[in-house]
Amino acid sequence: MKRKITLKQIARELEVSISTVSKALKDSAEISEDTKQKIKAFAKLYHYRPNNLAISLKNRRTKNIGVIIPDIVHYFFTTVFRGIEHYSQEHGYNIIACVSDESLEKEIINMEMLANGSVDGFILALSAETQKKNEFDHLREILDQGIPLVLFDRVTDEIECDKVMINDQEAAFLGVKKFIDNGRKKIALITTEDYFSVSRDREAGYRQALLQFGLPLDEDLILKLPFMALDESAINMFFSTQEVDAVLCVNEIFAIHCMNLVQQKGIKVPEEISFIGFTDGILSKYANPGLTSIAQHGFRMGEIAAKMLIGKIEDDLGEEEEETYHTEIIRSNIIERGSTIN
Amino acid sequence: MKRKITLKQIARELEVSISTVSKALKDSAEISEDTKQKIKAFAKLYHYRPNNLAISLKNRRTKNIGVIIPDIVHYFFTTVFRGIEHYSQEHGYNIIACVSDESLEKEIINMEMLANGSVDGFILALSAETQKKNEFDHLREILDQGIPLVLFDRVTDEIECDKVMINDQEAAFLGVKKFIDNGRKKIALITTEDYFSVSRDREAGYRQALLQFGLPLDEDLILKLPFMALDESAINMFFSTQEVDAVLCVNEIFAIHCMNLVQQKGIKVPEEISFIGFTDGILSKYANPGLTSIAQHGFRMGEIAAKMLIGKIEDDLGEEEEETYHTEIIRSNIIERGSTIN
DNA sequence: AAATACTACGAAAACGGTTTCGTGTTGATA
DNA sequence: TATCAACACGAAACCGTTTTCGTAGTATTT
Repeated sequence: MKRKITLKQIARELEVSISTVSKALKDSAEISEDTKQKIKAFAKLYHYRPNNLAISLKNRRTKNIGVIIPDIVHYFFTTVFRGIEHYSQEHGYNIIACVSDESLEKEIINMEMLANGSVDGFILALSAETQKKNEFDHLREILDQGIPLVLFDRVTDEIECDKVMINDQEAAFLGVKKFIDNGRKKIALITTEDYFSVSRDREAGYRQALLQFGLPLDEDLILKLPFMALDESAINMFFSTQEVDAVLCVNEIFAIHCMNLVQQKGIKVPEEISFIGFTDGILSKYANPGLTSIAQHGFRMGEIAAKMLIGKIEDDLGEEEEETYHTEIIRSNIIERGSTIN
Repeated sequence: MKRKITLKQIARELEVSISTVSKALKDSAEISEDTKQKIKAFAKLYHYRPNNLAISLKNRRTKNIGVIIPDIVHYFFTTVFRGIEHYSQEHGYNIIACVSDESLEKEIINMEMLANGSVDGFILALSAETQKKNEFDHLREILDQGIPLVLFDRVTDEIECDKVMINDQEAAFLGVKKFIDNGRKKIALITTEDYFSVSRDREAGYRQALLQFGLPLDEDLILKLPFMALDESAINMFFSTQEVDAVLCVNEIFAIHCMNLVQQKGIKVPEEISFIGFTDGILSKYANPGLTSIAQHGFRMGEIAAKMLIGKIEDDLGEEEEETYHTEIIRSNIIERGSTIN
């Protein structure tokens, strides 16, 4: 078991100084060709690699970025993660991945752990609890320390920083419009409790569409389900008391689950009830019938988030301009499948 | 924008030495109560946190572990990741997550990047290409440097290290047995090309079961699909030329896909053809009918991998015993759903 | 021959901590 | 009163780099 070799050891072995070795390996003009050759050969022979920690300490830059997501067993977040990873990788950054588990406390702990030199910046989607409690001091502190932060998908207006999201309201609007174009009249919305930024926006789009196209707004057609545990009986109750011919769901799981329950009742999809979901994950694709779904382009979202963050990180190295923040909106689009009529 | 405060700054401000500050904050008995109080109060006021990099450099331990998985948009790996993250978090370790994208080269690059001081150990599932090419020098080098490594799921006999996997062969055996118990006679296996360790083991279990229960072994009933891109026409061809009444698939996607295609032909599942898949992911659960599936207990696998790795890491700090390696087998079990007859 | 300019290298500080080993000042002991 | 511990603190080395600056030795210029 051979420990990694260091500059010091090379220096001792070759009877030169550490600085000489360091410079030689960087091909500095200060060092004679002879010496450089000797040192390089020796370094190669012993597989010398500079120690990342030492370099990070010296540069005050880690080339790591912290990604904190609420849940990783979740198609959308995973896809975004993939996009972040892809862009970062190409630009020489590593990802330290943390899962907040929808908990504010874990979100805080994770950020604090990483903020002490472990990462150069954060990419984050707010946990459910964070959004519910409207607690953002931990984010403010990070920003105060000059650590860049990019929020994606689950964002908040209370924090000024870079953000990436989709046009949720418009997307929901277009979903409802599609139902209306297909002649649907009783359009339900199945969503989470109010505290999610995305759910609020999607609900706004739903309402806007009904209003704009002159359909009555029936509050009973809006079902708000608890986010964490799917409540089957609530869903069943909803579908036996309400008469609906189309359902917009704010996420894939809700949609698939409802579609299954409805089909079990013998109701035909899409003939009697149409469904549209958000996320366009793997479930939508393989469902029976396929679920028409609003693609959130997670991969692109991740890439853009990473790009924005790395941009900020590397800008911070240059002149200290006053901060400007951007909000990038990714246009979603509807992927049509069997759960709606073409 | 206030930069993080350091020991040096506290020392200067309070007109004591750096060592005194360091000791005071660790509540060392060497420092008088008075001074300690003063320093602690000051540190608290300014939110002092030690710099992780400096500590890591000093201790030669990062409290980071590198996790390299072939693909993160994949229920099983994600679940394992979750388990790793959970255990690690509780033990004060962070995860640096890399995706090898089924590529040997990316696997190597990732490992080399992280091996230079960024992590204390690795948890890894081999990429497809790595298994195909049987190239493991990068793993040997890691181990040579004394960096602990745990392999999970996609493993190899060529490398001696800790491993975690499920009883793939037995699981496949039991799957086939279930078909046979249900009176099925023409049992197909849909698998990947040979180079995956898990696929080989599962195929072995399939063959063993047929043999043991006296069913003829028909090589034409084994369909090997390319791993990366699902080949629909090959599947269609298979089902129109072969007469089968049960199908064991080595993963969830294959199973769901085949089940859908078969159903499109108007064949009834499970009456005419039964299906069993591996992985028991989200697709199995929401498929129509639900897919009977072999649960791989990814979360537990992740926890165990992390436990083994962290154990090794922290043992290495103690006496240098000769290395012993373990292979942990997690017992899988069948989750029954509508795709098989009860 | 003296002044100057390169060349090729080393010493040392710095990044931000931890830790070992002094050491000056007390107060108690012989 | 000389000796010794205990106390409270600081200096310095160390982790592994990078980088600035200084300086011998040689080569060039005037």
